Amino acid sequence: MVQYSKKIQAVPEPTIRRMPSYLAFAEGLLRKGQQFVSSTQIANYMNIDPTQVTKDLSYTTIVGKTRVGYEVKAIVDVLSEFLGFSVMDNAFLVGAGSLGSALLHDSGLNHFGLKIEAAFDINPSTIGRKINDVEVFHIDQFRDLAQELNVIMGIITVPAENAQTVADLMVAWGIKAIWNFTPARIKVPDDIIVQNTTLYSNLAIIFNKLHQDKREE
Amino acid sequence: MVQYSKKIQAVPEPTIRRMPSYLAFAEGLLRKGQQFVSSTQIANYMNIDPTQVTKDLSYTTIVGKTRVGYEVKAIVDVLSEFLGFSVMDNAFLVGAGSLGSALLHDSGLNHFGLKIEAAFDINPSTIGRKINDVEVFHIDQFRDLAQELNVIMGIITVPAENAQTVADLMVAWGIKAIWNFTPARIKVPDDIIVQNTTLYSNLAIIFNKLHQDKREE
DNA sequence: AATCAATAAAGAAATTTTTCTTTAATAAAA
DNA sequence: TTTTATTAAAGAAAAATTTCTTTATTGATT
Repeated sequence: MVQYSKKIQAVPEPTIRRMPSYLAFAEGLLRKGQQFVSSTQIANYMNIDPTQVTKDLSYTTIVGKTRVGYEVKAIVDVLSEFLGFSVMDNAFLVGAGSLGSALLHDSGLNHFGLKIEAAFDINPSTIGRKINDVEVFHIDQFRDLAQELNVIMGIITVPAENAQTVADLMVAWGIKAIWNFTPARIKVPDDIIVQNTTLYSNLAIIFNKLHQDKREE
Repeated sequence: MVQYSKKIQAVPEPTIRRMPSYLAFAEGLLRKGQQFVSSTQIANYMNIDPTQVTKDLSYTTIVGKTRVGYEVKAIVDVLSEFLGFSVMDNAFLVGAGSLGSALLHDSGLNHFGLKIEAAFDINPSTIGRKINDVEVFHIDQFRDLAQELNVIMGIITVPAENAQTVADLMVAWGIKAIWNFTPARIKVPDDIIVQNTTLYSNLAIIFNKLHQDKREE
């Protein structure tokens, strides 16, 4: 009887997951000067069924032309807009270790609408330093800076055992969404959006397929 | 009529994806000395339905006891084994930039059965250096080293535009699985396992939920 | 100009995944 | 000792997602 996740979701999550790849592909074609692209081409690139592509794109305002395909520029424009990549959202990152640094260096996040305004840590040797032009502050300065900047997302890249503490802090100063890179699951109020991104799930999938192959041999 | 992905898969992929979290949770309980855990507890931690947990665990040899739950130690042992985390597989990493470094620093990969034996790059300033005890070689030394070491997985952390080149190289010296961290989709023979891990899909999901919230207000 | 082939789109069907329901077991409480 | 409440397990039902089928359109070919 209890609802574990409110799914008043018009667009299926698998669709949302595929869309950034469509976008990246279309951006590449645009650079190469290709004007139109068919669902077959996209599907071939993605290794999926062509009707999947048309279904996915049908959730947007993009319309294709029979015998021609979709306008590449339209895909780029509409999809960026649709995915929320064309407005810049501000984020704070907590945990300026190796993974945190990697995210700070990733220009793709900027390109896709996420600006990391500041980073936080408790390690004195990193505090005060700049990583790819983003300053690292002590975690205690968190609250004050959050007031100044319009930050809606918190990124957690601390060790798993500190994830909940950081999450609580983020919730306390009114963050709307949390991107959790630790394997730990965090408890937050219902209205806070949490996205868990854990590498080990991907590793498990690879191993599963590898062993499946072994079984078949 | 064409098969886009052979799914002779007994265990659903969503299940495989959740399992590493069950494992991590159980490991935590084990450290705390808890002997049994119920599906309700696990479900509560994961924010999912309890029957989902029992279904997932039913794919393994783990059996629970009514009114008691599952033995924590059994979950840890069986799940590690089941997910392929208890045998060490060797990997090469190509692209020792910030993301590559982050992976090299991640002890979790070691813990979950993946040993990165060597890293490769073309940047002269990183070649010869050691990142967390893993040596960085020039990409040309790839083939020779692959002969020596029993490496079955290749990890791609180069810029997207070089992904295909690296993938081709990996296929050429007989890698079985490729873990692709670039947004680019790579073309490889059917028998090679490819796992794409792209951050931007997660970003898209967060943005989608954020905007959905806005729509509801 | 007529035919052919490639394509988008819409809807139906199939498949997969999740959630619900029932049953049986058993620890804890009365 | 009996009752109650909690739990795993199995199967049914529901929901979500993917794939298949049909139709209509239109550029390219003959």
